[in-house]
Amino acid sequence: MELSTKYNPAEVEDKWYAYWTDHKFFHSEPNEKEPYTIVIPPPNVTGILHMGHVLNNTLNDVLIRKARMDGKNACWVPGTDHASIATESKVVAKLKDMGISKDSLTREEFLKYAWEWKEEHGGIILKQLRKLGASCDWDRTRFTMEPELSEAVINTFVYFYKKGWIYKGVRMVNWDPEALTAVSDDEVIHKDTKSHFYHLRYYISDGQGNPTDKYLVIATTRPETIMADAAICVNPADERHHWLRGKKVLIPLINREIPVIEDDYVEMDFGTGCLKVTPAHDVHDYEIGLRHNLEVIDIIDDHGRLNEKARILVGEDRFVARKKIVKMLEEAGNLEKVEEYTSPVGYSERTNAVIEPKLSAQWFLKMEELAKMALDTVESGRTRLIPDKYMNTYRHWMENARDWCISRQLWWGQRIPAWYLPDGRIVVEPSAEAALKAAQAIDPNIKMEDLKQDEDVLDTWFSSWLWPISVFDPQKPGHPEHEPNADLAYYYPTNDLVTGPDIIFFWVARMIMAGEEFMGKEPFSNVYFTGIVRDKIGRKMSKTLGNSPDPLDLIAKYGADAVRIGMLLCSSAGNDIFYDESQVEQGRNFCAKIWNSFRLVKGWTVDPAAQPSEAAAAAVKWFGSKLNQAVETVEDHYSKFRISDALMTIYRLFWDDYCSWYLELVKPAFGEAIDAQTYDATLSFFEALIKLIHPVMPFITEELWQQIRERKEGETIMYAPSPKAEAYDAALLADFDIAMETVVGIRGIRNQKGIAPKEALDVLVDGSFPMAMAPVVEKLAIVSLSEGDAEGKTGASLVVKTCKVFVCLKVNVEEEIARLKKDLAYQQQFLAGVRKKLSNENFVAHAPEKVIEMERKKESDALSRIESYEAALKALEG
RNA sequence: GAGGGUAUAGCUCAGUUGGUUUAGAGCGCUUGCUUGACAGGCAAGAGGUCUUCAGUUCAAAUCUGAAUAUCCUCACCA
Repeated sequence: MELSTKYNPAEVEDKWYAYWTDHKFFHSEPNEKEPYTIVIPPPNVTGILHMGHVLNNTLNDVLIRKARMDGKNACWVPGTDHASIATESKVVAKLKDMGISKDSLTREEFLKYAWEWKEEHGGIILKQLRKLGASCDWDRTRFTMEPELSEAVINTFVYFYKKGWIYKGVRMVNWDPEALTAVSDDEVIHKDTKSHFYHLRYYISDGQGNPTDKYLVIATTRPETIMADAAICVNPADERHHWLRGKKVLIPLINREIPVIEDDYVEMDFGTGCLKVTPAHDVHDYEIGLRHNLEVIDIIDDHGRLNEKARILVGEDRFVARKKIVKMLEEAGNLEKVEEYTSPVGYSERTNAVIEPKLSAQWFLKMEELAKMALDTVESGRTRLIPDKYMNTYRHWMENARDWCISRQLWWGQRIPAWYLPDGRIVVEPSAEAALKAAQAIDPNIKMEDLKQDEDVLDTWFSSWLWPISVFDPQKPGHPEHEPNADLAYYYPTNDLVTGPDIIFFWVARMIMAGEEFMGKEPFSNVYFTGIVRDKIGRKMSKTLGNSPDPLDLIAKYGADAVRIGMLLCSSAGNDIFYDESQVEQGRNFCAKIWNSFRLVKGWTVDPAAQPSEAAAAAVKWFGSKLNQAVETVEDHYSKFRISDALMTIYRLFWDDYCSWYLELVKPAFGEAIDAQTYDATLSFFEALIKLIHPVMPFITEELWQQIRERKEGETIMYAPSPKAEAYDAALLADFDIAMETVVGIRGIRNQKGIAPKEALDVLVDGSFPMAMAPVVEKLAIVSLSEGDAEGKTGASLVVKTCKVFVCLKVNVEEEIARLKKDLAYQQQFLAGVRKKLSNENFVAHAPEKVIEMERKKESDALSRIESYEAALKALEG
């Protein structure tokens, strides 16, 4: 088969991905081998691939491919998340385009549209992952809202309810008036927003509901909520306001009478020291209200408009009402002054609407016990966080975990399995039938139509926290006593989880909770936190900024392997990633390098009768050792999840050691053939190298692996065993380093001086130079020096820096003398430093033997260098 | 406001329980190369008082404290 001059990723990628899936290479079933399991962090079913996914899934794929080649039974379970809020808002938007409003539909009708939308647009991301080369077991693809997994969620709810950990509470929630749903605290973005501080006069009541001429002044940013005021609050220690004790004041415009109360919450030096208490519309006010038994008057409806309880401005949007009421207050003489003011305001993450604090009945899951368990899992080391700097954060969160609000005012999701009896009592059961039975146990006359199911659905995280269990055995969550099925028994606990640190609490901690509760075992041994992908200037990738490239475009332009490399190159664990396209370019260049090196080797003709040259024989011996050493290093990096270091080690091994040194050494002269022995070794090395790098660059390695030698149908590099680290000859590596240094020195001199003598090179060697390396130096140095000539330089000999090989070159004597003098001075200074250290009694007394030896070696090295330089100087001057 | 992370070359990062480094790598930069695989390449080179100050130690990029900068999480003030 002919190799094209240029590597064409697109051709190769489709071909091999199809080959892999056709042969079901990604598929795993329980067997006698050791399992290695990863569950995908399920992306939103409606999501499309972004750079964060690329990073995450590349890392996952590297780990899974590595494990597969290491002989483990590797299983990577893919799937998607129903993402209730995101999906529902997309469906609502789509319906709006079609001229349908959500309000006009029944729940069933809406869900029908939603499922249609899901079938049509869902799971695109899973197809995109294939382009990346993700080796997921597609037969195991799961969706958090498929019937079995939904059942698991419902069972879990029933389980915790019956355990007494789920309760219904009235809480202040963050209401999104656009999405018409409560959003969690975590989905609220606080942004400093310019607004006004309105100073309002509240006149003291004469007792009959008429204003006196005395008044107090409060400062508020939300004048439209004054109709919901339940009290005016001052700090009891604030003497300025003691005259108000026991007084009542009138709300402007509507003249409703409210009391003046005292509470420590009020800060004396903020605003006017008087606070209007609006329990229905502010979290703190609600708490004050609880303490003082204040009435809760809710004057804002779900859409953010004033309702009839406001008595005035009914039906107006809250922001319109604000403008209007300010005018009214001004006209009524209640507006004392207006200040410019910047304060943090909560916005909905999804719709960017200003969050309205609102009282609402919600379902909660108690966190206390679960958090305690989850903290222990990590503190005991059964689950390791990588990097471990996240331990502190994790502990802090677990120790301060607030109860989890698990209900969402949406339709897309698992509907809460709670049924209300006509008298308001609640039964919680996995099905309507079971609920009816339970209800009839309370009241035998209850019929199905008397029962009303809760309208809300469960938080999406309430299904994804079961993910590592439910993808294998959906019967298990909610049934701790259930005997795990074969899959769950074999694959659980999973090994590693790769995810972003932003969901450590939403998802990671909660999976640990569910794992401990239902399996009595942590769901994974290691959690590897990636960084957040940012652009070159450090901004988060976002659609609005338009600074996120489309990964598919990148793959089309550079190839999937290149994109994977580009992502990994800059990704040390836990640090944010500054993405720059030049890194992908580097990845592409690496592909080209691999490709071209293979073209070179494949292009050689082999002479079975020929014998290896001395240089080639030395090179083969050396690279064998070098390879083993590198494999050892790479294994070490992997074991510590230092993936980019592992990649870098292989990158340099391939590029510098194999291509720049090894291939140059074994390369036959133009027109000549290579001996069979060296050729075989060269191919074997190449094969080992591409196996090493395969987890990172799956496509090009499969292509070349197939071409190295004849392969049978159904063979794949994916299951070729990883190169194992064998013993290597450290002395040989050290000797070769000297040879390389020598060659570099020779090249350096040539380049620096701009000379390239025609004369053959004389290599004069003294006793300390490793003689076996002479052919190596000779071959490479001659190549380096065989070209060109310098003009008008006079020749003499000089010393190459560190080793004692004398090379005859033409150089400018004076320049060389100056350079040598400079080097000599530096070495003398260095020697003095080392000697000072060695003469320090304390150093000799305390430092480990190894360190002292090191210093002695430095001393003798410096000495011998000084000697060489002096000798060379003498020769040049003389 | 509370807690946490980070600070090393122009950029992105290593530096593995203080001595194995005269502080390394990749990219970028400069210079020279139409060198029979590769200009997506080859070769050479420049570039860092390890943010600052103080402390512990025979010894600090590494440990401690403070300052400064920056990022993240949580809470958010009428």
